[in-house]
Amino acid sequence: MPTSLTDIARRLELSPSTVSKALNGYRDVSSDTRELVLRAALELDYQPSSAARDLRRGRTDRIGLFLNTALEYVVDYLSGIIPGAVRCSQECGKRLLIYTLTDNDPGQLLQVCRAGEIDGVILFSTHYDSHTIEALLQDDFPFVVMGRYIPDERVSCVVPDYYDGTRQIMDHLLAAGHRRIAFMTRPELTTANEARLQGYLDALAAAEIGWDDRLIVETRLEPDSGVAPTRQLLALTPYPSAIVAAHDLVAVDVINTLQTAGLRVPQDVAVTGFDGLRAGFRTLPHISTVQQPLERIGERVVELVNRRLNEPAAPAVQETLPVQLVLRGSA
Amino acid sequence: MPTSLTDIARRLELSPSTVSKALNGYRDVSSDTRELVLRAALELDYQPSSAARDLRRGRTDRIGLFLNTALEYVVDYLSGIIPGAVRCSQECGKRLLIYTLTDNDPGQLLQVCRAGEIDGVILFSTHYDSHTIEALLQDDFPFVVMGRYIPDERVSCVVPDYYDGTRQIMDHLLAAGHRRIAFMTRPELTTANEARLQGYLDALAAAEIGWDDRLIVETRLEPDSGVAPTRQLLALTPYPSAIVAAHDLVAVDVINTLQTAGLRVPQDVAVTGFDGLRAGFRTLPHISTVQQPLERIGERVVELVNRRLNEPAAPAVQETLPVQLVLRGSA
DNA sequence: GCAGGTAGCGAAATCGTTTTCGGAAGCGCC
DNA sequence: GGCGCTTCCGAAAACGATTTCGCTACCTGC
Repeated sequence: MPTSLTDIARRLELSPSTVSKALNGYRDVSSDTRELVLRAALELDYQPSSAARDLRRGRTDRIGLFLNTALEYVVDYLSGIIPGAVRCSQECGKRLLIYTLTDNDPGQLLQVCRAGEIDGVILFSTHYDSHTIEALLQDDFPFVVMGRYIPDERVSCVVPDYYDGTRQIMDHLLAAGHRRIAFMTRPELTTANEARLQGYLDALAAAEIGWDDRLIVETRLEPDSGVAPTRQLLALTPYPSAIVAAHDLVAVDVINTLQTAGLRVPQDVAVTGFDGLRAGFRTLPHISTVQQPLERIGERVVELVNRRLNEPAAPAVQETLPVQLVLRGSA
Repeated sequence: MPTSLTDIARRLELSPSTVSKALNGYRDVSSDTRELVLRAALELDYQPSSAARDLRRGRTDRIGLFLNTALEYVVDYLSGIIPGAVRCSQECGKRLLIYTLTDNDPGQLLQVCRAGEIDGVILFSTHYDSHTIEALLQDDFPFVVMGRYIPDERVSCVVPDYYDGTRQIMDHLLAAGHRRIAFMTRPELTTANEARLQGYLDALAAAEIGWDDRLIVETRLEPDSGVAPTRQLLALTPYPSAIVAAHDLVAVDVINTLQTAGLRVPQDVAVTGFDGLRAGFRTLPHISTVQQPLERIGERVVELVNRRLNEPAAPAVQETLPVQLVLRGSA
């Protein structure tokens, strides 16, 4: 229905080849005809059929970003990532597409990749899906994992420095005199979680404080996930003077639960988050957190996919990006 | 690189046509060969080339969702919409893709549509872009506008009932005895804004309360956009006893500003939001708001695009979906 | 035995590009 | 005039699927 290359060719009494070459900047077409073709293309609002183009060229110049988690829980994080990722892909001449899976069916991802809808894929994963990763490796399909460290030298990933971030938080709290510091883990993010836990334990050890099992509690990835663990912590005597939450959204729950219980933040209990999302500004006090370089993560992840596209033999890289403690009031 | 139809054909010593027909459920292929083909396809992880398929069939079974706003400000809303939209498109046998524009360049949208990357498009627009809409109409390209009423009978749109929602809020506040009620508008959403403003004014008139110019203030679509207007309102004597914010994110700013100024919500000033986003749960008290049927909006918008795809002659429809006041504490 | 019907398969055209290759025309140069 | 070189263009083969049409067997019924 839309105008095609041959439409332009017929109109100008040229061959399709010449028209194509004129549009694609080949040198073997006179500047006169080139002029003519470009003008006609503009007049007819010509846009090359992406299907035909992709088919012939064997690539699409598109990169997919797949979420394997319900959008609701990662959307804040995602919105921090996207600007960098989109800008970078545009600079590389690619388009970034976001695919959403309903019931987290990894089969769909493989379908899309094998069908050649995209040239490369970014995995935004909270929970590990080794089967998908194995299949992508098998297919030799370019991909990069974002926000998760994958213990496999064949896969590229970009992660924030969970260990150092947690150390920064702990050092701050310890310097402020806190001794009973609770820690909320996020079990589904195994490697990240281990790094954070290690940071917690190491900091305690460095301060020569023994650790208390009851101060380490779990949260899940769902709304209000911080409420129950906080109550659990408040039931202890004495209750902790500081709570290190797994991430900012949990910290929101923690603060709300504390304040509802009549406690003051940070005077009675200090609270810290992780990630540096905008949600941290929605509470009073605002959330002291570890700021991830979100834009930079988005950039790097696209850069890595793009590099794999340009030089398929390039080795995988596993990057840890630095994070920074920002104090906003809650600790 | 991946296995193609002809690969399977060669392996089984069949013709590509037969293989294709076997895979697509044609009846003129024996059940034996069909069995054979299906098995081979499974073994080889065959997935039809989307480019070739799309080219030949003249459609893609993909629907695009374009944002014309920085993701950051709509991401909460978006995450409410997506589940319904994805589920519905899956039921229609389509895939939903989210396209992000960097510098809000509407040209990219037209490029994608004209290139045939997608069969239809959902416009998630805050600010009106008449040129794009006009071009889509010209091209006869299926599209639906979400969240904005477009005063043009040729374009389909799905919007929440802004007028009724505002009336519900106002009736609640008036019933609670409020007389000085401030109203924050959101100028970029013209038609929605008019409807809300009308709801505000009508409610005041119905209660026989004259309206005060100084109680109507503007907010923009950006972080902390509610802070300055709130300060402006607090400078009035007497200051309003209730503030009707343009949407939930603004309401967050309002509440934070009020509480920072030492005022209690809702005792000193009641606050209401609009939309029913999760952000409303992040403050204390939680935000009383007008809940939009987000999932339903996502569903309907996809249904409408899909209908246009199935019967191109179907007339455009402009739907207003009912909303509901939910009281969570801030008013 | 023969007309007519059905079942199963393949040949070939087609979608709209890109890209290789060859050819025609024009020119300069010895 | 013949040779080579450049400049510009078109013919044609892909890319990988879908779909139409026709062909061969075989069967059925009389």
